[in-house]
Amino acid sequence: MFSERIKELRIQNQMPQRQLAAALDIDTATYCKIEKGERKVKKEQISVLSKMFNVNTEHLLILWLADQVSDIVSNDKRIAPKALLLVVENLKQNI
Amino acid sequence: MFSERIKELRIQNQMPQRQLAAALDIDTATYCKIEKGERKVKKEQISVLSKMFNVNTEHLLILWLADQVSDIVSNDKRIAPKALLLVVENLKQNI
DNA sequence: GCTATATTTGCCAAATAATGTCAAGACAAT
DNA sequence: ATTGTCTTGACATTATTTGGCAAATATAGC
Repeated sequence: MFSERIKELRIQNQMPQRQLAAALDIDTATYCKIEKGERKVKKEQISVLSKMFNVNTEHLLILWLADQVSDIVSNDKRIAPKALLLVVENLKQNI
Repeated sequence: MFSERIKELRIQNQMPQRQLAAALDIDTATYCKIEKGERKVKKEQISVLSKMFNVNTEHLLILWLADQVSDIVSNDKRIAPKALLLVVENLKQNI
């Protein structure tokens, strides 16, 4: 989700990975892995990327969160929806 | 969620923490922390607990998953629902 | 009160996971 | 073939998690 999206955005903007790696202050190898989903960006780095691509930070943050959640539930696809809806319900309460 | 539930179950069954700690092969202090939500049980241990309490493993697993997910989204309550529903949608596709 | 048992807490060491870099390889495009 | 870009794997470093121990605090039962 997140990784596919930032790759998409990077291509659209015709930027080399090197440029984004520099913006994030990491090695190009690391950035490459981020784009492949083998590494996660830190939350703080999301806003940097959104600036580089000139998109809404929230948009990327949602994808980022979704990835984290997917990682957790991916081994329990069958019951995952129940757990997720449970969390959604809980969020409604605790606001 | 998970922690409250197993405490509930333990009280209902009138078991001391010591007994469950033994079943899980961990220190009572550690078990105490699990019940307080300061530690997570391993996935494998969930089935042990469900046997001890004589409840459906799936029931506990759902609560356990929900906890993991909550941990991740708790700092982004406002946008969390969007991320969670996105994951649910994705799960529907990939089966 | 006193004793025994149960639960909780803080701190430490070991285990595990996450992160980043380097060096080398693959892949285009020219 | 050379240049620039992207990818991969091994490795070191760092952060996080985990469990145990010991001490502290509760909770009963007498």
